[in-house]
Amino acid sequence: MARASTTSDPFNAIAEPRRRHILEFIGGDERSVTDIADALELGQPSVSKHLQVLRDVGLVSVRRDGRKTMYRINPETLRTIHDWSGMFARHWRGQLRRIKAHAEEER
Amino acid sequence: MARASTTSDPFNAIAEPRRRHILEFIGGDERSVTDIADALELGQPSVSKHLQVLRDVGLVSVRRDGRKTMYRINPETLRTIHDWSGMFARHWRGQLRRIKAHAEEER
DNA sequence: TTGACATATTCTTATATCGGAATATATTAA
DNA sequence: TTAATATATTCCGATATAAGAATATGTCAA
Repeated sequence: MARASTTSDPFNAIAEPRRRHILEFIGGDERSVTDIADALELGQPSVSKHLQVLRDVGLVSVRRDGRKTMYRINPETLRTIHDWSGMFARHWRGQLRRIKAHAEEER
Repeated sequence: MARASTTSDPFNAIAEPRRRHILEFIGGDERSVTDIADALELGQPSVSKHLQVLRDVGLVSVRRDGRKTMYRINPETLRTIHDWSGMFARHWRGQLRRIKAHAEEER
């Protein structure tokens, strides 16, 4: 059997380096397909397809603006990845410090 | 061209759900191949292969113990993923709160 | 309406992967 | 040494991708 479909979850979606670059480029802004293709020196069809994948897993949201299609990051979905990798945080920080930090965050 | 090799970086490695499950199961402990295969109900060869991928990208470290091969998580590598996804943190928390938290962490 | 611009989709080709079976390689115990 | 245990590796078939070219679709401007 082959690997799970790339469109099925955010972890698969960010496995592709160009898709991470696209997310990095978009950052906190709103960008069109052409903006991205120009900046990252990728073909337009390629960018469109990557954006479609990112959209399918909820990593970006879309807004039509005339002829342009503007993409924006959906932070909530990225947070799931951050949270997952954060589960291991206590193994790289001291346990005590972690608990303390958590307690402070609750306040 | 096909996607980049799965063994090339941690992002690719954790794209596979079973590999995430393996990491979750190992957690802060040290586990043998059989431990993992039994717990996650996977075939031994399958587990060995997944562990090899995780090892190639530095997500786990190995220690031979008699007939057993014990695996342990390498938190540093997981941290790179946490840090990457954390770059977008300021988009889901308020910018100010982020800066404040960061400043506090410096102390 | 027609032309130009912006994006999406389809098709093809080359590769990457996964799981499972079978087999090979260690390492300990008798 | 030989058997048993624990892992790793190889080979296979089925599927998933990714890029690029060509084409389709959508939208505005004249």
